[in-house]
Amino acid sequence: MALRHAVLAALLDEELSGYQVTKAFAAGVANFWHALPQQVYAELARLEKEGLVAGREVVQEGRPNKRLFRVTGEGLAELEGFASAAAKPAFLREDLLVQVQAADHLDADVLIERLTERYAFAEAKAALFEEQLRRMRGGLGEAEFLLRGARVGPYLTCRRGRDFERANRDWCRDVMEVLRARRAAGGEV
Amino acid sequence: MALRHAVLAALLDEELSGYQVTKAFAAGVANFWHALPQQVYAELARLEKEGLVAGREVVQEGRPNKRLFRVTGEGLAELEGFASAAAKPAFLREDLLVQVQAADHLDADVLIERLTERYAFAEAKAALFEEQLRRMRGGLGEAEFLLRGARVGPYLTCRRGRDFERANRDWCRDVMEVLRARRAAGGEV
DNA sequence: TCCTCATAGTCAAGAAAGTGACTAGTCAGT
DNA sequence: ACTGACTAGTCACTTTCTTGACTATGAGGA
Repeated sequence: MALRHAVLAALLDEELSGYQVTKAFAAGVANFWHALPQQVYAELARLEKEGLVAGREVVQEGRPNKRLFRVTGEGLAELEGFASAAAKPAFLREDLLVQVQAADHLDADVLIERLTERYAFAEAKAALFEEQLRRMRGGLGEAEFLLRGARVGPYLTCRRGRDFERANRDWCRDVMEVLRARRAAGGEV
Repeated sequence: MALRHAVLAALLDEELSGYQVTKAFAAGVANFWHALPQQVYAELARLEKEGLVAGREVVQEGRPNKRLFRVTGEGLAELEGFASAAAKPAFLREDLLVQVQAADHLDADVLIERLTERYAFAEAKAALFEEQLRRMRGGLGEAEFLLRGARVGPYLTCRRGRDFERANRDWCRDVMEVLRARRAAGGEV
């Protein structure tokens, strides 16, 4: 009961095809969730069967036809119900954290490789989010946009995504620094 | 192939019973993963069958006997293999993010309730992590501990947990501020 | 004495998420 | 003429996670 609400939330502001939702959930853009095409299509089918979204066929020339989905009244009610119940807090579940947890028993060079990769990934993702935020703000300053802009929801979640990746990046940097310093100090002994 | 490595990492520094691992993975202490008892016991059974951990029966008086597990050579090799492969980066997967994503279509008061709850939770969890960090440092200053302390791995992951919850707390605070300001500004119009 | 909490663990079943492979058409380049 | 990338979507299968039980024993408090 989680992806379903994420899909509903994604469809709130615009009518999208399954493929577009898929895109939104894939690599770059997913600021608050992630899912593969198969999962998205399956969820959309279920949501349509339950009447929470409505699809309409759009005939296209030069490319396959598509089905655009929008959220129904029941769909919105479902989201309201979801928001009125306590959200269960998430925890960090990163492979890299497990690897660093075992740092004292593993080769530092190998870990530094992993941290370097993650650092670059976080940096790239943060930049991507930043770019998205800029687009959403349009010409407005951030304070102005947050006060009077239409649709601040996606903006606020995107900002969380950016800050999350920045924090990941900084953590990777700090951990690498510690590992290097300890190696140097170990050499002293 | 993820919980198994988390369990292995947890057993690296000390011999623990399934129950103790369970505790470590439950609510408070899990700085890098979370799992229910059933999963932990199932994983331990699998790990033992594959020879990655070794268990020994400890007869106790006044309470049920227990089995203490330690990581074998193969277990450590498995972890090394795990660390040498690229870690897949995690993304945020919080119900609350989905709820805020839909903020423009939902009742602000309801959302503020959720945010208040999450704020308190994050604050409490961050304090818990902070306390754990203090204990791990012992008498040493942080810089000194990071350079010369034994077992910095758990310390570094715990620090990530603390910073994650602090970021969650700050984000909740900011989002609430935005929602309140917009409501006030909406009243103006 | 009863109640609850902590220790120590297990079973069964289901929902949710992830993996791999596959169809089928269009367009831009080489 | 061929290759690769993009649009649009589907089938089958597996792993992982979660829910909800249930068994024991002992200690401490009302």
